[in-house]
Amino acid sequence: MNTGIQLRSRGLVSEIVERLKLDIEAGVLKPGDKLPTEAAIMGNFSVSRTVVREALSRLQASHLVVTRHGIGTFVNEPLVKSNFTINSEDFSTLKDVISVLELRISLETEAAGLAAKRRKPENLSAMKQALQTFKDSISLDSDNVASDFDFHIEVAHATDNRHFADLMGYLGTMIIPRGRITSSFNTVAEKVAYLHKVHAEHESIYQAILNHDSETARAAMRTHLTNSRDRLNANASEFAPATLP
Amino acid sequence: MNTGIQLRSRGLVSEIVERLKLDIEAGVLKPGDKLPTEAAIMGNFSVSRTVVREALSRLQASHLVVTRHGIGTFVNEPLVKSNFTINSEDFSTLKDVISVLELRISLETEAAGLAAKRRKPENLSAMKQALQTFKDSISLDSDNVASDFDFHIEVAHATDNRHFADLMGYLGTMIIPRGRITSSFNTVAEKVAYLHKVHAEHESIYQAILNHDSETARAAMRTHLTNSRDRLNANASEFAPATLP
DNA sequence: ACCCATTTGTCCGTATGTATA
DNA sequence: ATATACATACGGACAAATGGG
Repeated sequence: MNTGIQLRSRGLVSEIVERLKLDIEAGVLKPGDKLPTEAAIMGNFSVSRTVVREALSRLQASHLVVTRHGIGTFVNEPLVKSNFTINSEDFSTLKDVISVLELRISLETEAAGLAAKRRKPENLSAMKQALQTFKDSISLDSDNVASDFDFHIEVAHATDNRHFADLMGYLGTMIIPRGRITSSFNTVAEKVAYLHKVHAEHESIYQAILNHDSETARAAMRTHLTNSRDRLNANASEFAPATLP
Repeated sequence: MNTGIQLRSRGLVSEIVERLKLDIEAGVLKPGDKLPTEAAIMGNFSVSRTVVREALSRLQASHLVVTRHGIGTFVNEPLVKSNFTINSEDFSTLKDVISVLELRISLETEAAGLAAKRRKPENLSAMKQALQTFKDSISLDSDNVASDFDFHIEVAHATDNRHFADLMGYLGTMIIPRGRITSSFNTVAEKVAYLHKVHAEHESIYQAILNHDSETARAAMRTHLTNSRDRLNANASEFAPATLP
């Protein structure tokens, strides 16, 4: 019999995880402090050992605590990350995906603008190549996500600033494996039409870069990615993770 | 009663985790494949449900598998754990510093635009605070680089998109330790005048964000950072790499 | 060196709820 | 609507590590 009050979160485990997490973040439990024993937590929350152990197990997975056999569980030092990382768990909700897309909008509009100023012949041919591969992939119904991203990568390369290409490359490893977001089409014709639209948008970005027209390139890229975002939002219904606002 | 032979690993859970891990790495179980049901694993290894679930739980934690309620557990794509990094050697030449500055221009103009749309009262007060600290640092001749960057970080926070703040934070760790670029002034008066100009630029960014004026905020941020870049270029002759405070 | 209490680690069996096909 | 398979939770038992007396 559990007299505990259910928090918003589903499940006793999540509840305990959240409370402990709060205590740690609020500083009630500081790094090095010992958490209550499993038995004590069992008592405090009126739950079974299984629940407590599962909760501690999750806190361990997120490196918030360490457990020493026979001694107890202790709060870890908050680990500082010395690099920019987006972890995969932060990719589960629509909001997460849009967050990354916003970052891309930021990066890529500027990249397109710089590319228009600095593109060299080899950049243009690489972009042209990616464009062609994408176009072919439409009729062949082969993988279009990769060649889509290739085009964007080539634009980043054309900035002549390695950081743009590096960051885009990193974001690509996050985005490509998923990518089955665009697979929510009612009909094949609908999908083909969409891909042609994407191709047309790529073409206008390419043209602006070709013409050394920085402002137009910027605008075209922004339009392209904003359209992606809108499409994501439109398909929000079919994208149902466990979120409740 | 468990007739299973103990592998060298201690515990049934570790044993099962290791065997499944081997199967996945050896390609016996390929990405997308369905693992045996929990009941089947119980039978295969002659263990209880608890053990099986604990094992699967660990495999999930290391992102090797994903389990879908009511369906089964499936092997995940091997996720490549890369990340975005700028190494310190890439900070030696003027071109390198400008490359990073270009990345900041890209990030921060968009961040300012988003901040103008989404800023909350607490963002405004945090920005105001940073502004004040920077202003004070001018007359006190104390560290102005930190509070300068603080302001930019607060703008990133106000986007309500953690990736902007994260990336800026990372760039900050790259930039702050160096940063003695502003030390190439002929006179103190010249330096003070420059810092006042920076402060004024910050103020106009703040005003635009306060007024929910996205476009102006963008423009103001771009002007601010472009000025920094121009200043860098102007001082190119005096630029000495790897200088310390 | 030894024992012992404490605390975590491992394992089992069972019951009930929920998502999917 | 039923069967399957996973999700969650409980309680009990014993093993293993640690630290104090």
